Amino acid sequence: MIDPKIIENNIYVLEESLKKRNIDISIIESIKKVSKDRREIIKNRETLLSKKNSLSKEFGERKRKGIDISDIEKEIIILNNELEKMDELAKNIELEYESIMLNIPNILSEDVPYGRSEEDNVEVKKWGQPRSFDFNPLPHWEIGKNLGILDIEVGTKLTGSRFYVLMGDGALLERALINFFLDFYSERGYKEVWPPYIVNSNTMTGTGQLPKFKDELFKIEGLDYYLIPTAEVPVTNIHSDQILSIDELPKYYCSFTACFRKEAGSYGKDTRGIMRVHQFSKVELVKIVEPSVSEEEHQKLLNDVEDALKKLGLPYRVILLCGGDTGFSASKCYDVEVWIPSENRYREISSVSNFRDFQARRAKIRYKKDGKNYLVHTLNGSGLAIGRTMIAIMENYQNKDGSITIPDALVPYMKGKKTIGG
RNA sequence: GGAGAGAUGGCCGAGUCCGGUUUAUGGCGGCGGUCUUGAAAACCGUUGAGGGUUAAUAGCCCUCCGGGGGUUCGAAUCCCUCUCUCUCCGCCA
Repeated sequence: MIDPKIIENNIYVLEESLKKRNIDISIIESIKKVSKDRREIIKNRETLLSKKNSLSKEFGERKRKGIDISDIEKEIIILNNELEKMDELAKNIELEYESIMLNIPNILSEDVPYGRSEEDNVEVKKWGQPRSFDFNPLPHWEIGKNLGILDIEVGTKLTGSRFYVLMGDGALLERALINFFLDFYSERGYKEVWPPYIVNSNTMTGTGQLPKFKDELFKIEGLDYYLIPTAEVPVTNIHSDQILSIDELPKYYCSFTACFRKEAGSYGKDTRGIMRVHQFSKVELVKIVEPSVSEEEHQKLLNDVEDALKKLGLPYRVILLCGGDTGFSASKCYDVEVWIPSENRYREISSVSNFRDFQARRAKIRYKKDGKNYLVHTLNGSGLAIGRTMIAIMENYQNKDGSITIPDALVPYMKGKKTIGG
């Protein structure tokens, strides 16, 4: 949620940010009106409540002393009638206000570039040289099938489209990557967390998935429970409704979970292979920091993710997302893209975002400094999506004979195996 | 799944039977001070959150005793309901 004060004092900041996101700014007028009406109603209602409190008090005192109360009784009845109407008004405006506020995207950082779509994103960094093959490189689904480590047909049989099964060394590679990343980041000061994969709607609202993106979530039938689309949701919300002490900050977390996404609206996209699936593994990094250092922490977070990719020897580039492509909750977002030989281009493998106080305000995560409470800043980044890392390894490290070379950093995690197949 | 008990401010914990000087007792912890070369101890003071008004982190006002609803002039206290926690039994990895 954005700071309500922006609507009162700096509405042009919101207007500019919405323009940058290519969102229709005609909603600004209704936002202003509802916000103003709401304050007016609150003011009036509190005046009535205050009157009622003093009358009730006098009522009690008179009764105790045996003084006549009939006039005061009449007054209270009239007041209560007014209040009943006012309560109704207040309730309605509060609902309207809330639904508007929960659907306003975050204010974009000043340095987010203007632009409509992913074409307008800005490349900020490139690392590694895409390998040139002396044979025709295969896509990962063919490599995986040939080696008997990836079975998409069985996944589809067990569940439906966009599900898959890993077998043998494929399953081992998945496990190796999870352990490699968790070790890598916990050595850098991120505390390992194992959270629930199912959370309630309050938790989903805290990080911004609800109410706006309910169509992208799997909901448990008959319950207020949802499958998490990323570990960001449970891990960030560990501190919801808390006031942390200043010396608890910053907090760094790393967490492996399965992630579940409906991928509604992506029909026809990435239909082959396991690039886009309904269930995938991911190690997520979450930071909770003081506002003054969040930009610096964002860069460090990006740097940590890059280092993991470097360690695996996978060529990548970093792009800064333009306004039109930056997610709802993010103020600023870098995507890290890894080289995919079969597509002859870079594909997203991590998203590293600074949410500033947007999630903190929704989830009520605060810290105390000099006796006063402030909202924290939250950040997160994938470190990394396991399925897509596996694709990148299979394709970039494939050999002419159909085998896959295991990157050195992973060999200890693969029971010492240096190749799969071959 | 069955039976019972409970949920109060950072923590512990009174108040609930019998509704109204409770602006929620008290202790611990935190902060400030006195004393001390310094510290501890002791003593004194202070110490919840959110919102409205405001230049204001000053005052004043409103709301909050697990969530929601009800009774009442008035609810932490009475009634209904939901959620969660604990104890015992059953079942189970």
